[in-house]
Amino acid sequence: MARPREFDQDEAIDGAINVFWKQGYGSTNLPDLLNAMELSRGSFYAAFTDKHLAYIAALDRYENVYLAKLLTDLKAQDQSIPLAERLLYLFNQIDNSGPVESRRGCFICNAMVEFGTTNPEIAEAAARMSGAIASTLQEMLEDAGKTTETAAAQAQALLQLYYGAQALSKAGNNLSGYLVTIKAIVD
Amino acid sequence: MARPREFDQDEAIDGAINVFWKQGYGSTNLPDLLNAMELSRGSFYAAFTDKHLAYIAALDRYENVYLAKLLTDLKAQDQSIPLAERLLYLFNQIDNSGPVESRRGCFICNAMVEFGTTNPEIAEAAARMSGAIASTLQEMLEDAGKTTETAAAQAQALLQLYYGAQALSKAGNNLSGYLVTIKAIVD
DNA sequence: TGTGTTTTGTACCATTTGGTTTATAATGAT
DNA sequence: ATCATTATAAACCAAATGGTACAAAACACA
Repeated sequence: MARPREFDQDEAIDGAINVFWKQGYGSTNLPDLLNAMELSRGSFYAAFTDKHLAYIAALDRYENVYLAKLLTDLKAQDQSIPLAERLLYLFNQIDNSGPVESRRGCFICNAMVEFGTTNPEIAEAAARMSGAIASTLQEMLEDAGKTTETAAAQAQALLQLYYGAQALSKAGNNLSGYLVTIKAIVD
Repeated sequence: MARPREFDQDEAIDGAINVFWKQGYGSTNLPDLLNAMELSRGSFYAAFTDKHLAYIAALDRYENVYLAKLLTDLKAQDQSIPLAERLLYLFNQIDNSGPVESRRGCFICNAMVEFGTTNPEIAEAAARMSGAIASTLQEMLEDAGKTTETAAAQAQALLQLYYGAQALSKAGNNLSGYLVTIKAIVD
């Protein structure tokens, strides 16, 4: 009974994820965003209300699609692979190859640093996602025989190590040798 | 023979460091900046040319004053204190107390994440400062008997851990238990 | 006291910002 | 084919942005 939209909501949000990831929220202006989402202004505001809610939608989709897949894959690895090497899977998300100009860091870490605690909704989303990563790591460690307390502490340490590596990588540092540190933390 | 300036250059830059640290570069507008520097527009542009160069000046002063002092103090600790506890001094820079709204993270890490590699001058300054921290840690580790290679790798791991902890802390996470992880890495 | 020079504060400006309005086009149901 | 409804695209808007111009003020030196 009405004209159907020409764009796919999820594809548009994927576009938003990409620009926000690369440029951050504040440095992405509307033309940038519309271009990345392949949307006109009218369609954008009709579907997403405003820039801020588009960012929330991007965070949301990142959590439920991309992060969910990452954590599933992280956990679903063959148990015959040594623990430390399975944990390394997380750190392999860090893109140290390719030109430094194309590095965008970690979407969650970028959000944490850009917004801090200024926006409760964003801070909560970031905390929830950090918690999800930590929980997955903790489960893997517990499955490998660690106590709950030890696993929780080591998972937190690995998460910190991961975010720090992402930040350094984004700024152009070329990192390596994660495995040695992982082993030091979990052994 | 001419009117003397009413402000102190370093005090003004200190003000710039504070706002930029708390709000980031992009989220700090000129009124914010002038207010923090206690400068009028005229004085600001006469002394610092523009906002970008004011940020560079802030980075520069941070490196040569604040970071320099931190690294000096870090290294000058009583050698009778166990190594891991001396390394903990760095992590005690992370402000986990106080209201989450006032957390500003790490100035260097904030710059790395906000700018990535988009600005070579800033990326170089950040890399130089990260390198200075890592070098100091490495020296401490070498002085404790580690080989150059081991010390370098462990210093890098500690740096990553530190930046990640700062990012998490800034977003409101309450962290603890650094010492256990430090020991795991350096023992 | 007067003069030259620099700082300071304010008014001003062009551009860019996120966001709204409106006219047109496209569709499904009758 | 017509109509009701919705999507699209572009023109438009007010506010905020970083930056400049300029007049007034404050000093040092003669």
